[in-house]
Amino acid sequence: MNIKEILEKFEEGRKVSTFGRLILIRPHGGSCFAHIRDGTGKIQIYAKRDELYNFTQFTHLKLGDIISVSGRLFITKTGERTINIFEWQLLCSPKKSMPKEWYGIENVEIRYRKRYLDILVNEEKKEIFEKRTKIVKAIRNFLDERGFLEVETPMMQAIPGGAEAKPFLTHHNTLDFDLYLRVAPELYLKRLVVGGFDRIYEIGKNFRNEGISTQHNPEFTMLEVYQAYADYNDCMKLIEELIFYIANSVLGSPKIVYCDYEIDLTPPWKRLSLLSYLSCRNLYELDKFIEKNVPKNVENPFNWLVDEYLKNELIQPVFLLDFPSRTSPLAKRGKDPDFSERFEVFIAGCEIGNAYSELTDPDLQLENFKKHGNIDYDYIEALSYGMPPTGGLGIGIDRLVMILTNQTSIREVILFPLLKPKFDK
RNA sequence: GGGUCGUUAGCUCAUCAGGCAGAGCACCGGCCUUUUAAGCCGGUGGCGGUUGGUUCGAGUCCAACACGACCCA
Repeated sequence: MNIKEILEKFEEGRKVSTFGRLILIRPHGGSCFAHIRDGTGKIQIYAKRDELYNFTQFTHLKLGDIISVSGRLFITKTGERTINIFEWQLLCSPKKSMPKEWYGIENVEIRYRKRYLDILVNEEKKEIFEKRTKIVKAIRNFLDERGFLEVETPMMQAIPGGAEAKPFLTHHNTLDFDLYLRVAPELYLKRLVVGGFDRIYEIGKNFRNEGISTQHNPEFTMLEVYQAYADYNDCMKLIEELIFYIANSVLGSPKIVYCDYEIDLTPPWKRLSLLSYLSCRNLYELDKFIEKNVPKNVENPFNWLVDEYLKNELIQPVFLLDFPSRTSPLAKRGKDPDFSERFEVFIAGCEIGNAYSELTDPDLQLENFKKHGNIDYDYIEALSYGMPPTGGLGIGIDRLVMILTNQTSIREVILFPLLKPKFDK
């Protein structure tokens, strides 16, 4: 029986056997208390010299030793559920001494490089990753219930597409040609929509050969969803319902705390038009505004603008609308063709998703490809067979997990974040 | 890429002003038969991130480098 089962079905006098790692031991001469822990929980064990033939060896166990025990359940006078053991065996004795659990491991570099120690010793860090798994599972439940089909598309692509990002390059030896690790699955998923998969999604890694920060890891996990006969308004509804569902099923409440913010994820979320917020009527006026207010040397004026002017509007969940078409080559143009039917989702000031009505016109798509570099003619051909109007969305799973677990660094929600290799003896 | 900070025992941290490298826990030995980070007595444990420099003397001051954290571009 595992420890959780023992505690749940606790019955004084009952005989049990279990396993675990020794996390605390307190010998008292002729008696000895200890705690062991397995993947499900921890429990106190108790041994007496009179009742245990190898008692002395027991009191010499070290923290971190892995043992099996058999004994009878009882409750101590301080009320703790305990196993009074009459038999035990050493299963594994670590060569290296364990970090003391009480202090945990604080050194972030050790925590990231030797994550096994982090989750072994820092229980609250382990819980973050358990929550991450539950969140991903909740996403699958939600989408499966609504008739979406989970698919897998290539991570190695000859033409990297679906996002403007620098790819990682690799090479296939026997076929002798270069491949890229995908920066996004988008173009493959949309091929599938052409093929008649009306509701699909993929959860998987993307790879972007760019900077590292508290919000960026070179490999990260993304959810992409495509729904035929839908548009970006449907995407908004889907996203707010999805995240509301996750918060309820994983955290038990739509209200979360992130840093100093109290955030309510209950739909409907605010739709915020950038244009009307800045009192602009069209792209010309927006460009004027940028020219006047955004410093010349910034790399991405649009992002700078959002960051500088809208920071406080992006704390509660919000859909930010009005993205210029020229920066959205895969999105359908809106009533004003200078802007796309596109939005980004922000929670707690963090961009966690991006969505649009898909551009389905092969000629317009080819034009856009020509302006933006890589031309994927195979994808153009796919569109030429006719794609239904489709809404597509992407959500950064790592960032979503950060927000739902109140973490300020993406490295806290990725088991093995990318670090420079360090070779020590 | 720029700035700030960090790197000392297995872990968490001290070492003010440059003078034999310290504590708690862990580990080893002893005492203690219902403890809760048990307690008491004793002990082992260090290439002070790396490489240079200044100095009679450097963990400490200076420089370069490595790795990391945070902020900025």
